[in-house]
Amino acid sequence: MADRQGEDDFLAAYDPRAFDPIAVTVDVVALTLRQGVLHVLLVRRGAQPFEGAWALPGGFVRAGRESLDRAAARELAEETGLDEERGLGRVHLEQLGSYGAPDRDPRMHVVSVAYLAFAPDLPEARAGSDAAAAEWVPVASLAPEGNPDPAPPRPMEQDRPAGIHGGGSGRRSAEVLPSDTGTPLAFDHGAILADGLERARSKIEYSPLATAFLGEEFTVTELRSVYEAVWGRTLHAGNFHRKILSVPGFVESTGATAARGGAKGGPRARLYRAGDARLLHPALLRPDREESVR
Amino acid sequence: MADRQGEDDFLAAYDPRAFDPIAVTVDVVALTLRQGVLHVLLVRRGAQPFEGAWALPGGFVRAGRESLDRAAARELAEETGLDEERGLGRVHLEQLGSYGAPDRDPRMHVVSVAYLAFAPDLPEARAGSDAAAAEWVPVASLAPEGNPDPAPPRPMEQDRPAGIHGGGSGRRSAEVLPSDTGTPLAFDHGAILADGLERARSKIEYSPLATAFLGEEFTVTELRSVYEAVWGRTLHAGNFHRKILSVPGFVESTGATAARGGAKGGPRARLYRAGDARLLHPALLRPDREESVR
DNA sequence: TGAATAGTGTCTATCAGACATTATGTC
DNA sequence: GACATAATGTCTGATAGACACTATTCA
Repeated sequence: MADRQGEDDFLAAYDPRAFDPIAVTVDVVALTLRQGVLHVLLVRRGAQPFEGAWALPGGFVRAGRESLDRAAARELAEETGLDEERGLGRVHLEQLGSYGAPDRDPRMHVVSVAYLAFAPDLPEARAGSDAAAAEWVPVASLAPEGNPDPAPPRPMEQDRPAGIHGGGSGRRSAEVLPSDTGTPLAFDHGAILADGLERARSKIEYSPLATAFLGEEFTVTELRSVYEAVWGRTLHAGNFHRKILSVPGFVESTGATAARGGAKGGPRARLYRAGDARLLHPALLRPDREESVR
Repeated sequence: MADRQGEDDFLAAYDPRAFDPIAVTVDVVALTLRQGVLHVLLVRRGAQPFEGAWALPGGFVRAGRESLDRAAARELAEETGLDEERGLGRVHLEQLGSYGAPDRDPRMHVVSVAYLAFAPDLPEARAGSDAAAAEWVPVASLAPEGNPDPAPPRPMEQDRPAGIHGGGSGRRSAEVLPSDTGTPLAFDHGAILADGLERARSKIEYSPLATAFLGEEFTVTELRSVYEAVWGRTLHAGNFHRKILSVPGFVESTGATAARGGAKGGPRARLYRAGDARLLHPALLRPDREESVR
């Protein structure tokens, strides 16, 4: 910031319109679980360029008026229908990284600060002011990554009576998924999404943020389904159970049990809430990381 | 990026000077080891604001002409005296995060994309075009963090004949350290530095990048001194030795041994170079992480 | 010769993963 | 009653940390 710039830049700093501008936007990779399947929030662009293409929700940072974090929260709120006080408070939002190739936007040099959000199952998205549509899209329909052992979709809170979980309408995302066409995302949003997914996979290893995908109270099986959906791997139920309960501060028991057992029988699971740990120690490492080491 | 913005913003995108601008800069947290002590590259500001204060090296991104990564490499090269081809090639440079509070620069809204660099011992810094000075400063003189078990400075390559290591003049950083005054850094650079240090401490747990602080060939003891300097902890020499050699792809033997033993005796250490691993598995976790978990 | 250092060996507690088992529900 | 599920127990191999020990080199 203006330390070390040449004389021209120095003057420019006091006459901000005198130099070629760079626009600053925020884009949000918002992830959630719906019926045990990882979804990402996308909007359909209503204007050129990339009109009609799917893109990450985002927009310009309001110069001089908001921080990057607040801009990201604002953009996310506009597409999810949550106000920034209620509802959005339970969404985890963290900075992912910045993307600033000069030609990433055909109009001008745009630096985008990308954010990553973990959300519990939210009501259906609604398009913001000028987007043609907003939709939660299954990540698997977009990212053709080789998931070695894709976890089958798991039933989630529909196994439990309504009311234990937070919000979450039962409405499914569009029957015909918007991106089954395989259309790539606008701009470099495909790369941003890929980075966000990798960050998410890594983040839940070392932090308790997998609970951010769930309601206030959840069962161990529901927590496991988060890991399975994000990692795309099935996990051993028994070992997972023992392991997460042994991590100090990850989850704490509420003392209550689910109102009923599984859909096809079984005992009623105990309910937990997120603990006070900010880091998991020991961590829950993804199985078979050796493959991606080199 | 321009998906979802209102009509005003949309038009503004085609007339870039029509809206309040946000300047984009890059700032670099460049770390190196000198005589076994972690140093950060700082410049003394030659102009207002914060004239005379120490700051991270950085400057404006050239709109439409360079990516963020290239801007960071350029700024780093200007202060280190390395050209971007030779020398800088052995420096690890990664994005750290972006800082965009509206009031972080008193002149205007400036979004800074911070980078983190790991460098082998480099020649003395030289001030760039308009900075009053550039200096490698011991991190400990700036960051009053409670290091529970500060590792004593270790002799490094001066124990070995010149020529085995890469560059690195023997000149010491200023006898009177520039920031012994305890002056805080300009802007929010103190916070950026703190984030960079934490990233560095975490990074060497899971990646082999500790080797980026060393020359092409190094001994296990030198590698250990990197961990001790970055973590601020002494490590058990024997366990460290066995552990890093057991991590596949971390280091590979050159077959050679150091020309002479330690300064005060001892056998000649075997020499290693960086291996082909991109991730350490298993990781080298910092001891006693439990304290910082909550 | 003394001391410091490189490198290896040993022991123990802990942990991950595979698998088994019991209890408890639903259909 | 059949079956699925929650939760716990058992076993084994791998690993981290503490510590001991030997060999090698310099002052």
